[in-house]
Amino acid sequence: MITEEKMATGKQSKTLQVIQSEVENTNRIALSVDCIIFGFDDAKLKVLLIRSDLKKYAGKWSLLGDLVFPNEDLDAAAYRILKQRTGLSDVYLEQVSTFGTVSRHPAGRVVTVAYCSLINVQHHKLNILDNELHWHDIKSVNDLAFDHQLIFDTCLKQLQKRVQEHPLGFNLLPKKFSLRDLQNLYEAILDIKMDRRNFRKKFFSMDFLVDLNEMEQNVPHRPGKLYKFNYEKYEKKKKKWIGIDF
Amino acid sequence: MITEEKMATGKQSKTLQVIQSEVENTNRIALSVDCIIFGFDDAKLKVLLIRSDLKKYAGKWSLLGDLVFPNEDLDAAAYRILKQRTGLSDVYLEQVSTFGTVSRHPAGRVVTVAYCSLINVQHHKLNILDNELHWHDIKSVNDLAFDHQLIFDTCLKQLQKRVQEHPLGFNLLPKKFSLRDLQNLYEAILDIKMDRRNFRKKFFSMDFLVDLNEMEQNVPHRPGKLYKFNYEKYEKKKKKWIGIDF
DNA sequence: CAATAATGTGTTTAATTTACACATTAAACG
DNA sequence: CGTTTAATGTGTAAATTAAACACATTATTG
Repeated sequence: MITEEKMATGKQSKTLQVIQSEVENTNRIALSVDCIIFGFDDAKLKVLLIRSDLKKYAGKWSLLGDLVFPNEDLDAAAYRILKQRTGLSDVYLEQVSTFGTVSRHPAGRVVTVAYCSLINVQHHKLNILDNELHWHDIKSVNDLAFDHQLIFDTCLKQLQKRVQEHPLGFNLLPKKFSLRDLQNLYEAILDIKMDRRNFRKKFFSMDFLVDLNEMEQNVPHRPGKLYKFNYEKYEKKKKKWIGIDF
Repeated sequence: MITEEKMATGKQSKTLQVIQSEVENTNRIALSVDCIIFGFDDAKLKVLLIRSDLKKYAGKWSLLGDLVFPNEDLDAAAYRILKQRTGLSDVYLEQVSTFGTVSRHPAGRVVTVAYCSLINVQHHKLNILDNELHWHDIKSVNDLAFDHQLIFDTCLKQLQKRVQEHPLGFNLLPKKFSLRDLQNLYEAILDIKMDRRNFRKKFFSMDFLVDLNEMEQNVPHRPGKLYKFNYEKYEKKKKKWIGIDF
């Protein structure tokens, strides 16, 4: 321990010139963004994948990604890549984590920043004529190309956590939805079953749902009421939780 | 909307050669790690800062950081930089977020990955003879160099959140601590006051504290019992919370 | 028009969190 | 040496929240 401590210098004594030299020459690395695009359809949580075009990963699916340009903000790159792939720009997008093992990409050193996006499959019908781009039920996602399985697993876990803390899920639903839709969404994301009556009570007590006085159409059972989410009310009332929950 | 959708291609049609060319030539960016090193001393949460050596930020404090080598795993770089600055390697370290605006660093394009580390100031006395490296009470941290204020704020918020979900705080305490120490820690991190009796009850009910049958020494009041944390018990019992908490 | 399978609305019970009161112990001080 | 002081240590009652559960209502199906 003592020896280790003696090794510590703390000091950052590089001049701007030295740093500039390092930044411009020897120490540069390719940086990419990978988008984990979640959707919700047919009461199932889906993720958008593309077939890998590298021989090494022939037949495998991968996330949608691309390199970040040197003159481009990281977040801007995420939006650009998302738009290139889906045509959409007005969607929820959030940085999740950065993956940087040396040998994660066969083309050389590429560090990648994962961004999670939630899109509404109903509103945002993609023109997926191309068979190489496809929505996958998250339950059947395995053995992705590169380290994309790790990235996907990380993002799914983060989504599961975040959706319990913030009303993210509404980004995956149409503007008008029934309580059954909402519960199906939570059950699909969290992979659990919930009590219908307590679920309903919970959301009503939060008072973020607006009754639209409309009913479901063309359902093979008694139609449920339709609601929309009140974002303004949420912004005002959102909870800053304090407590210890190990 | 339709026009946007028509722009979307989805396809990633680059060959390995094209990607390799991009990775090796035009699209490389300097990547750095910045360490946010938290400590707990004198009932206050502290962060380790170094004085910036760039003229642009003369007199300002900054986080400890350095460039990632092209042949170095990202996590390994974080551990290396932490060790260079503090001499320590057996500490809690966690990636927090990546910051990548184009003009965040005066030496050129540098994307930085923030890592948060929690160290025990008692066990890990750094040889901070150098006046340029200093522990700062988090309440007095403002106007850091670069975008380090943003990075620091982000890490502090994440710590506040994480410490309520997992027993991270124990990394900041000595192996033996009193319940008062533990409560001071939580109050310092969360910047709140808690009821002493309910705090005690909460931690005892979790059953992760081991009574060492020792008492505090040299305190100017009735000595409290000393405890240690039982990590094994935590691993077995840790809660997978399911619920909706907006 | 009866059977079915949903929606919609409770109540009751258990668990958890919050608020609060009092006895105990060691140090400090005259 | 005894009193004051300022902590620690233990508990109890109320309030809130979460969990378990029952039944009426409505539209569709056959």
